Amino acid sequence: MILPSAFYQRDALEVARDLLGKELWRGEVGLRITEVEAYRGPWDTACHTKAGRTKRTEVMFGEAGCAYVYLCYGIHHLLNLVTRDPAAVLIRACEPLAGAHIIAQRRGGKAGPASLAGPGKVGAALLLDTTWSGHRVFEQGGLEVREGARPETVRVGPRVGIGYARAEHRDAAWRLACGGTKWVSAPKGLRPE
DNA sequence: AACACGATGGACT
DNA sequence: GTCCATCGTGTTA
Repeated sequence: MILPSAFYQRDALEVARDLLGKELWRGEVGLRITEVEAYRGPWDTACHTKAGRTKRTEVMFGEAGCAYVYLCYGIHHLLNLVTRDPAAVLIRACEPLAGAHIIAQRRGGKAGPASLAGPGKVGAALLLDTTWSGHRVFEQGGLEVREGARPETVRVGPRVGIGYARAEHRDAAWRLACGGTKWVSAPKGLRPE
C-alpha cells in the first residue's frame, strides 16, 4: 500500500516520526526506514530552503511527497522526502527487506548494519542520483514509499553534520530512529524519548 | 571568474 | 583518531 500524498502535507517533524518503519521500494529492492532527520522549513537554519528558491532546492517548493535528491560532498546522493512549509525529511538509514544480493552488489559486497547506516549508503543502495529529484514517491513505479509497521520504541537526538546551524536548531532532537535495531547510524548520539 | 565548503564515507594510523 | 575524494552550489568580486 503506497502512502498517499496527504501523508506528506504536514510538519516535517511529524512526517519524520511517521516515516519510521515505512518501506522504500525500487524494483526488487525493499528497505525499511530506520532513521530520519526533519529539516523543518526556511526558518530552520539547517534546512536547504533557508537560502530561498534555487535550481537545486526547487522541488522542495513544489509538491509534497516528491523526492529531493542532492549531491553531498561531490560524491553521495542523499534522499529526502518533501513535506509542506517547504521542508523535507532526510532518510539516514534503513534495514533490508528484499533484494539483499542487489544491495550488497551496489554496496561493494558489504552487508550488515554498517552497509545501510548513513544517508549516502541509502542513496547508493537505491541507485539514486539527482535525476530522481522531483520523483513522486506516492505514485506507482520507480521509487515508492509504502505502508509498514511502526516501531515499538523511538530514539531521538540532534541532527548530524549541521554544526553551522543556530544553536537552537543545531541542538534540537530532530533526528529520530527506530529502537531495537542495529541498522542505525551514529547510535551514540541517540537517547530514549 | 574565482572561491570556499558541505545534511559523508572509506581508507588508513 | 586522521585524512581526503570530488563537484554542485552559493557567495563574493
